[in-house]
Amino acid sequence: MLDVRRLRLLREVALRGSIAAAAESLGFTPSAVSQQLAKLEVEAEVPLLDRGPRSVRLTPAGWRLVEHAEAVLERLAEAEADLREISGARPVLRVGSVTTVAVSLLPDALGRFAAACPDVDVTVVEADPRGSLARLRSRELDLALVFEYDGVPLPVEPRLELELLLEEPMRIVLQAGHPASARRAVRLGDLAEETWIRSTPRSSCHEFTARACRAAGFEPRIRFEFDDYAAMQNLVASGAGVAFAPDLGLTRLNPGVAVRPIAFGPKRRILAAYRAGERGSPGIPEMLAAVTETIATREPLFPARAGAARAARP
Amino acid sequence: MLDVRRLRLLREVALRGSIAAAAESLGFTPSAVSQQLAKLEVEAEVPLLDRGPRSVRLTPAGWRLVEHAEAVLERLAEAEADLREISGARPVLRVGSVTTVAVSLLPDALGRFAAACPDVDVTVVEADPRGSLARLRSRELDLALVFEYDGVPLPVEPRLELELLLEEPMRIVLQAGHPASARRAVRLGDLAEETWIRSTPRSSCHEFTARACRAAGFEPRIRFEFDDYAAMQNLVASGAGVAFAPDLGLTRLNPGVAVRPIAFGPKRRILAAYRAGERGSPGIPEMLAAVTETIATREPLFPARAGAARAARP
DNA sequence: CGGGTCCCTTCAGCCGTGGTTAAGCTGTGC
DNA sequence: GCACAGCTTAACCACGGCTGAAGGGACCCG
Repeated sequence: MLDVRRLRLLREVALRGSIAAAAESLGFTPSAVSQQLAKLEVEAEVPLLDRGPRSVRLTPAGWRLVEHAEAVLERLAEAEADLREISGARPVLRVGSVTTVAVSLLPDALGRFAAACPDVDVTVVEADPRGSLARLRSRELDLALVFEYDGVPLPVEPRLELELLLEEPMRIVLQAGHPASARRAVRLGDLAEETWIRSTPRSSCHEFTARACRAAGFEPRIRFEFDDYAAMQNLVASGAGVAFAPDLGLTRLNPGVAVRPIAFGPKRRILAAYRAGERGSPGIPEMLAAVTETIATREPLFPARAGAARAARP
Repeated sequence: MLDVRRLRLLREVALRGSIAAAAESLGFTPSAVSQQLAKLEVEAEVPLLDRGPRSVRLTPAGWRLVEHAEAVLERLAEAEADLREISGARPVLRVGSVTTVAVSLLPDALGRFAAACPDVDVTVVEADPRGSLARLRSRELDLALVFEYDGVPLPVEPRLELELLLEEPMRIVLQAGHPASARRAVRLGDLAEETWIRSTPRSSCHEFTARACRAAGFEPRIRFEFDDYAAMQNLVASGAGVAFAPDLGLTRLNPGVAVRPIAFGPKRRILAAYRAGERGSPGIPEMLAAVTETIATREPLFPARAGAARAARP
């Protein structure tokens, strides 16, 4: 009998694209994953991986097996859900969330949720969109909070439904006093000669910076890659470069930076995902309502009109 | 994640009705099975077994979980089949067979099969009808050779198809020189005062002896339980009692016994089972043809008419 | 009513599997 | 050419699972 834990490793490698990433995601060392996959290949009696010294790719047989693995894992998760229900334990809503949402919106939303729906336990795991959606499909999660950047579409996942929660324009983060910060909104073209900071290849928005700049007509000079927005702001404050950032990534502003809107600039969207037909599952409507309320009541970084914003707090 | 090996144990317990039987069937000690099931119950957080000191029964939650287990195991077996096919290895036909067929018909049939279909490897495991059919459904087997006794119907298995291979009348095995052996065919009613030998409760035909005798109007006095036909014949030869037996169980006749047909007596049927729609899978038509040919060419124990039998070998 | 049996469980101990860390190997990028 | 990144291999270690023996409660029998 094929070992399901090994199938899970294979599936994770397929999802992440490398043994190291899969190991990291599952909490193992690459060595362990490599060894287990080797054993899986022996069991399978077919090569499952094309191994380069610096990369692995799945063979067709490997992909085929991943499909089976997904089915098995999904049924297993279904059994667990069934068991939880039977056991009469408090229902649990398992949420996967991208980091920005987890740090900006979720604390408040969780409070609202706890008040609105006290009989459902919530668990939250930080996960990138790809991982969240895959785990959603395989029933390891019930709800995913993901983002999608202009020009970097989300992978289409069958049997999942997406719901737009928020569309936020991307901002430019500049060193305080930067000439471009004099204008109320910057034009991307004015930053063609800057040095840029973007996120690492681990992140789903890695590609965004280059695409947005190309769309504005120039190839960005990228010198730094950081996923942490605080680290990025420190770098900007020190004059190392400029960077894109969404509002939700700028909850703690470094005083050494200036944030400006982009004229006709790109946007990103925050979306909720759930399995098709489960929009009404325990906790999901309440959690979506809680997040939506949080979004509605938060302070805008750049009020639509200064007058209107002032009028809002008398 | 639920442990699939434990699910397999649970499923086997459900199938066999006891931990001891499940352990035996899977090649473990009862102790191991008991411990693993205890852990499974901890994982599940629901009682899965109603434990008496002398028995276990599944709880509703247990049965529910078994359904999931079957689905998981089936998908896993499907994955394995897929891999075998991809690997380009010789296709393999996995046959489950009841003992009598395995010892009487299969040796010859396997020879015919090897000649007719040399590119398919065959594996045979001895298994009772219940086990065979369950493993067939979960794709651990491809073909099952089972029996069904009058009055002891086979469990109905969804998604399986049955095909009658042979209907054979049951015989009576008597001590040589027994008064009833004077007649060409015995009547069951004449044996109402005999001591009977039947198979053990492990066997699927355990119930048959009592039911057949009751149908003939008497309650049999059962004193011995043996599954092995040679052991049973020894017992009969020593005068311990009488027993039912099918022709296929009497390939090696003990000279101390006499075998007689039963007037208007019960029958048993040999059937082949395969998954619905897989009648044409590699090796299945050939194997069924091989068994059918073997049946057609074997020596009948009691020729329909003595004259016809003699005419057959000039 | 008491001994025997059967089945399940518990306990103690061993072994194997699977994990870790560390070192080795090999293409890629600067 | 060197450093780096990622996969593999080797050696070590710990935990988990299996075994065997002992214990305990129903059911059967005499």
